[in-house]
Amino acid sequence: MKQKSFKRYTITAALPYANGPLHIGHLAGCYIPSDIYVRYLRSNDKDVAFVCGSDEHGVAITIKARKEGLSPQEVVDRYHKMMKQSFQEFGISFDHYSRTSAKIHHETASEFFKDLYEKGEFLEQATQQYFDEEAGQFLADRYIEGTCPKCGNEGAYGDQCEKCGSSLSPTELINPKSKLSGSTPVLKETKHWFLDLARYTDFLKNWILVEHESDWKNNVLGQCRSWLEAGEGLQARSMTRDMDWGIPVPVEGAEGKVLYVWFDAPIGYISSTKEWAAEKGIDWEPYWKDEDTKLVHFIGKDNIVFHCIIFPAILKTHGGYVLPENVPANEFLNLEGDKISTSRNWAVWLHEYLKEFPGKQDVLRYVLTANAPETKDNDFTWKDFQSRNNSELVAIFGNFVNRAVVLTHKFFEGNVPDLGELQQIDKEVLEELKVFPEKIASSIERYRFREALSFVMDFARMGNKYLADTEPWKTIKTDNDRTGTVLNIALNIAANLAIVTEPFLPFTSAKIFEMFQLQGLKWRDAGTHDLLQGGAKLNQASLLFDKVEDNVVEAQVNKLLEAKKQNELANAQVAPMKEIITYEDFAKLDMRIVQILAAEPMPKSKKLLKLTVDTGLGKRTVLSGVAEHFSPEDLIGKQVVMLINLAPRKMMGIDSEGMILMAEDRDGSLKLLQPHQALANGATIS
RNA sequence: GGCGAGGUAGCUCAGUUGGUUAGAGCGCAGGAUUCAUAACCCUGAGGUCAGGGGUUCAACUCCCCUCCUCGCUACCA
Repeated sequence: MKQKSFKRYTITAALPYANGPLHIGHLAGCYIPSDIYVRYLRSNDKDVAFVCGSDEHGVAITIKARKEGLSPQEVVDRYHKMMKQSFQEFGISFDHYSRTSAKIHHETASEFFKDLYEKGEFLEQATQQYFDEEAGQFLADRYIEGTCPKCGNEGAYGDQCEKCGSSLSPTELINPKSKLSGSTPVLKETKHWFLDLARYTDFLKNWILVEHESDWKNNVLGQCRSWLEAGEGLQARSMTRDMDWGIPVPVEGAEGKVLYVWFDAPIGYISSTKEWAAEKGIDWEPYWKDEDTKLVHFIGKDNIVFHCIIFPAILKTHGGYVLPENVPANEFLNLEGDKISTSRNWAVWLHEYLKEFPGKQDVLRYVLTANAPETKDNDFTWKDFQSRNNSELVAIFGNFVNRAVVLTHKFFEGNVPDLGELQQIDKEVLEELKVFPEKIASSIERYRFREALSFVMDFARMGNKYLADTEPWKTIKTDNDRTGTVLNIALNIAANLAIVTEPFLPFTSAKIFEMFQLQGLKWRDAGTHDLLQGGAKLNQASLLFDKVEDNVVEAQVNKLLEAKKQNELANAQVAPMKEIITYEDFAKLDMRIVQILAAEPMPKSKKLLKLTVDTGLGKRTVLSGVAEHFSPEDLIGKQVVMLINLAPRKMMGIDSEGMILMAEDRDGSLKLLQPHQALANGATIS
């Protein structure tokens, strides 16, 4: 790892997308870790710019707006306001929180595009895209609906069929319809600007896989390797879109086009820094251009390719900018065993948590840090939330601070007693007191926040043990000075805790400082035992944490289950009827009862089973995409319905001669269609 | 199937370049204690480190194969 000292730090947290509120996945993924890191840097008097902002462009926003009958601006205004407020209440200490619809951002992103354009970095390519003649505009993939060529689902989108999961290109759709006007779109030529990423392959490989081999996280390196070394390498990516929501492409002949949201979003970090610097009356440039600046991007794993490949390529090409020193991406957080989903309402929403658990910001910060998905996907459960609150925050941390303060009030009227003669045990504890802040710091600097937090808890444990070993409640009966020494040390441990918890639990840290009437203590003060000196006056003890009772946790779990139920109801809508057909149309279908004689997995396929069926007219081979629903044994011997006059189709080198019919349940599972009594193979259906 | 990330105690996870007897927290079982939100403190039980092979004096760690989970990707008539 490069050992380099930096003059200033630019820390970014992924711009949250302004199409929904924030949830615990966002927090655990990047906002809490970045905030810890930044608070730690500030506590060390570092020069830091911690910037973020709402990501407000992209097709998803326009779709959401259309759905709700609002303008895109109204949608992003709503979520921008909401997210900004939630972050603030939750204690994420951005120096500046901007938004990509801001004027300064439009200017910055345009400047970047123009710079690359003038350097001739873009490949201009004309492609055929669907155009809605009624609405007079090109259609984003998501704005085109049609029949999926693979599964026949009529509601497939231009980029993907949500029913069978295949990713599509709009031109593959059968019967494409514009979601804007409902008319049939026509193919029309349009020009786009592509960033030729393949040209950066060597540079990126060296920079990431060689230079940062030992200081970047494993999961990040792996993802990058996957992109850089996969089959055909890096593909050129279009940096422009045919749309009217976004930043207009600032070159001639680009009317009706905007910058691709992923081109402009990372530049949002720069815009946010500019806005912040302007408000502060300082120069923004050193924060992005000075070699002595350490740039760190905190993101979730879904953003790795943009922050490690595309954005660095853009910065490098533009020139004059520093590249990130590290991109400590986290994996994903699940909730009660299921993937968090905004659209399925399976989430713990930050704005709801803040309302339902007032004053408990630190509890959530603690739980999400202690169980952060630093190396692999993790699971958040309310039971774990309760257990960590009750047996760690309350029982270990809160209890220790409370004991020290209560004892001081009881025995010394709330005045910090003098430090007397030190015994062996005191010396040992003071030695450890010195070491803990260093250990915690080292973990934070290596982005190992859960480890750092566990050291914080060990520190508090040490405090409890010290009290148990020295038993001041006994010595007070015989030895006032000894008792005073012990409490002086205990209180100083607590004061140290206030310093080292500040990055993790800022609200709690402030409460302790308030109780001790201390202020302005920084990281460099940690490790010493004269933060509180004899004679100092303490405020009344107040509990740092409350127990979380069973009923509270049950209520949250029930709330989630209720959301799940509502969601199932919402999804329970039966597919709409297809268009009316004639009897002749129907009569063309030759459906029969057939028997599955043999079934075996298709080699090299996850989804296909190779079936041998007796159609009554002879044996046939059918490939069926049901391997994820049935094992071969489930099918062998069964009589089922089959469409036998479907044109054969070659898949993976084998002809599939027909199609087994299945019914799909609400949850996407498949069920066989079987006659209620056995009958002759080949029996017709009409 | 390809690429990537994981698989370590009942649960959640550490284990840094191979080096004694594989660790922590929670949970559990005992004990001690009463200053503290029945909290703290001590002790203990509990692991074929997914499985198999190999390299080595020595493998959780390196190599090969297999299985399982997750992400991207291909096949779903």
